[in-house]
Amino acid sequence: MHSRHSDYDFKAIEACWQAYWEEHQTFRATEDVAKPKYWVLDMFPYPSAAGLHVGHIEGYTATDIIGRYKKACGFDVLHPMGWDAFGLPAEQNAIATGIHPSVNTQNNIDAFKKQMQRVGLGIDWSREVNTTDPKFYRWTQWIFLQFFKHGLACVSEQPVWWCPKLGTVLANEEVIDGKSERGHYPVERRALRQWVLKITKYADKLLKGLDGLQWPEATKRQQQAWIGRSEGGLITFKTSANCDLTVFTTRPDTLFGVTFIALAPEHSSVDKLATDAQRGAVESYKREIASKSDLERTDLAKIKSGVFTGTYAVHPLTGAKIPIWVADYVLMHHGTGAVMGVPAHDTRDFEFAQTHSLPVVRVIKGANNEPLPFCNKGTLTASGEFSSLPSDEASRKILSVLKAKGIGKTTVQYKIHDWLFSRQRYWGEPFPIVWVKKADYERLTACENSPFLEFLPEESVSYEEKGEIFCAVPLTSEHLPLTLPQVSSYKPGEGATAPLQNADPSWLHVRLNIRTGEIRPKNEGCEGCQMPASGNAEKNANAYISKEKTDISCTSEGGFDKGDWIEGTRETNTMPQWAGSCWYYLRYLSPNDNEKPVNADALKYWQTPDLYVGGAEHAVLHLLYSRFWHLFLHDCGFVSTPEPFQKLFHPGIILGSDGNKMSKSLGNVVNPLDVADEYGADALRLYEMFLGPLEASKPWSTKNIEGVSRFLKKIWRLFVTVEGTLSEHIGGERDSAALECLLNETVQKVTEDIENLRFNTAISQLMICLNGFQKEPYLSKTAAKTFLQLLAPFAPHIAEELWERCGEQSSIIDAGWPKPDPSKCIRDELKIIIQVNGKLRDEICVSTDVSKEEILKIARSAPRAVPFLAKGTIAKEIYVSGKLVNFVVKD
RNA sequence: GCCCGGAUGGCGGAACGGUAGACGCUGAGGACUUAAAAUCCUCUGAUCGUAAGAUCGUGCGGGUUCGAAUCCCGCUCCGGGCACCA
Repeated sequence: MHSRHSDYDFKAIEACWQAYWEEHQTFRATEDVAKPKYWVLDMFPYPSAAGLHVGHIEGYTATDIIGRYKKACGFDVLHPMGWDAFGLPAEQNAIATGIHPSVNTQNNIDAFKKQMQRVGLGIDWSREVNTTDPKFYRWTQWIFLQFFKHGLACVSEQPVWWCPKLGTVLANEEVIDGKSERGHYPVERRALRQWVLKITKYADKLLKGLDGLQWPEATKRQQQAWIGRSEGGLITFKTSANCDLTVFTTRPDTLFGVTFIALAPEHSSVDKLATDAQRGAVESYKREIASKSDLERTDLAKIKSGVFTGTYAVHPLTGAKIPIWVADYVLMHHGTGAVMGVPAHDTRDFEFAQTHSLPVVRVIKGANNEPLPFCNKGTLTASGEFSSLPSDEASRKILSVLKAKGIGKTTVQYKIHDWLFSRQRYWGEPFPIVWVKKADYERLTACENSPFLEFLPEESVSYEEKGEIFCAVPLTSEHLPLTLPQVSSYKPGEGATAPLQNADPSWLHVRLNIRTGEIRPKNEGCEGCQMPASGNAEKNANAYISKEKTDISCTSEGGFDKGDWIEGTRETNTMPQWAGSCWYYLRYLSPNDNEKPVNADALKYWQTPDLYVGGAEHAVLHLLYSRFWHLFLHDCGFVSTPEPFQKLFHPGIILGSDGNKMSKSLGNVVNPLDVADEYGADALRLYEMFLGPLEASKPWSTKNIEGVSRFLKKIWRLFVTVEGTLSEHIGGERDSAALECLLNETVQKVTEDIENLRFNTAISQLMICLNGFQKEPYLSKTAAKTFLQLLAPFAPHIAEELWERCGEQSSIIDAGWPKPDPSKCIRDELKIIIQVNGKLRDEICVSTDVSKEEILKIARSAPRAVPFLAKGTIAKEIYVSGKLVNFVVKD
């Protein structure tokens, strides 16, 4: 039984055209040099077990519309997709089930891909990338080794964020309000040896590069704030304890207002400065602070605690005695960990001085004698020879005086820290690093043609443990990819030990042949070149057993020469999830290239994405990290542009119908595939685009899908009769002038709106156009087909189907994009609005050739305006050409 | 605390300083139908009015302008970011 409703059989139509696109490779990017290129990029998803959500669809539909539109316009379009597939959920699943995370990851990827295809996204699947694929992460490791070689990847032992619940360290960017970004678990400070990437070396470039980018201003500001450049001075204070103190300040002009110095409790000079009388108090204060969590310490509401060291500093210009305190509001990781306390002109110093009864000396005057603390710039007072100078000039002069004395200099500080780059996790890229003893390292560096020199940095990366120094030896290109070994347990160990510690000892402990580059398990001689198969390895995870070329030199002439071998231990940390996403977009250009991370010819053609669409939540994580990597690759000469993403757009969040963020616990989650099953993929796409402006956060409303669903059914009925034949309604000889005008307005409006990513108003214009079609007794097939072309990027399946039913042979996307003909929209009559004192009173229709004087004359006698004109005399007449007349009437 | 962004009918939202509420949803009434669904037509910001129409109306208070949802100043509320960064 077929009801009339089923005439528009979206299920069959959508499946049919998805198969057609697949078969004809419609969305394959061809690198056709005869065409201009357009690369539209989505932030690739983490393939979670939950599948696609409506937010994914929103962004991907937007890029799909752009991609299809640009393709119709004649561009060679690249719209690729991939998987950011390393990460915690797959690992936790592995811990729970014992099944290798790759299995779970692949299942999720398969599901995601199927869902994307179900929505009809025009993606070039031949370029799919997956960060967990050794063929991909081989190059992530290779880029890491470039950082290493250039001295930008090193280890340091310093306080880092440790999350006990996750069993790993986290980057600053991953810690929000003292909790982990993923999972919201508490974090604490721990001194650990970790890998860092020296992003601070790029702070200035990252800041300046923002200027030319077409990014949302808010996102640029967020990055600016995160980089946090501040110019200031370093000022050294002599003390009575034979131990100088250097402070950082952005306000050297307030130097005469210094009434105390405050040191962070971790400051290295605290012990030296504590007098015998105060030592006990200082020690117990330090202990008290050490026991506090970072959250407690950074609580702004708390009273500013501190303790006097007993020692005084000498003011560099006045010679005054200044007490030195220890205070936990001073942060060790900013500036020098020491501040000059100027309570009159700094809120925090003021609070501290009030709490501890320290003097407050005003040295800056504002314009209006503002109360203290006064933190703005102003005019100096009580500052010796500098009095009555403005702040900026005084700062410069004071610093130059101090500089002459050798106790001051200008400097730039950044808030951004080096990027903590190692994690104690299994499901991440292994570091292509082996740790060897210092003496062995020196033998290696002395070996002139050692393959291990390929990525060797000028300065060794090393750490000390129990009196022994270990140095990092980089693997060579030949050793990549260093694949993840099998482990007996995916769980991290106690005290920041990584899951890779659980790998087979034959993987962990190795011997390197410094002459040939060969790597073998430590406990094997030449005979046993083959890596032993791990006894408990899963069959389907064999791909993850190391495939290093252990057999290169076994047969070589040199054979096994004891002098060429050094022993080492592999690095067992893995890279953070952000690593792969730092450069994945480049891999789309040549996903199968075995020589380079990205092929030079492909790069030359595609350059960088023309549009990047993804969530604003990545403003300081992914978007900063990938800019850093790209800048670095640019400096190395691998890419020709310094910035990866010229134009960026953030889609807004789709909220639940209750106005809250969609979440399982609130039960307001909408599964987009359910919607596609009930209303069709075209309706789902149209609905998400019609919700509101793409950048706005907006609530979901299932009820409103009826609207776009009706729109599609109306279109169907316009073209197709109940019997399934082409409707006579679209068989008109020629179109009315009104319809031609409407159609051209629609071409114009839809084109503009797509270019500006204003899809909601584009769709409403299509609706207006369709409503106009319905009112015509007949319209031409040409007009109807133009409408289909405009509809195609939004609702591609129905557009293709009706296009074919109109007698066309090839895909609608190959039919080009309609051009508006403004001559069709010229009207012979104008509607002029008549206002009196700015209020609408009447309107008149005049022929386009009527003069301004004529129009004003007609307007003065417009029947509904006359009573209001009669209330006084016309003081002024304003005429906006072709639009309105406004009479200013006074009593 | 600081820095952004936002606030328009019953709802989602339109509106180069120039007819506020396009388009869609909802609701009411009508047509078709034995009936329902679907579809089509009319109305749907508030108040007064039988109507014509009038008055009010874009978070609040001022201002600029012939004319303000739009620009400026001062608030309120909501959302986001940063947060002892010296």
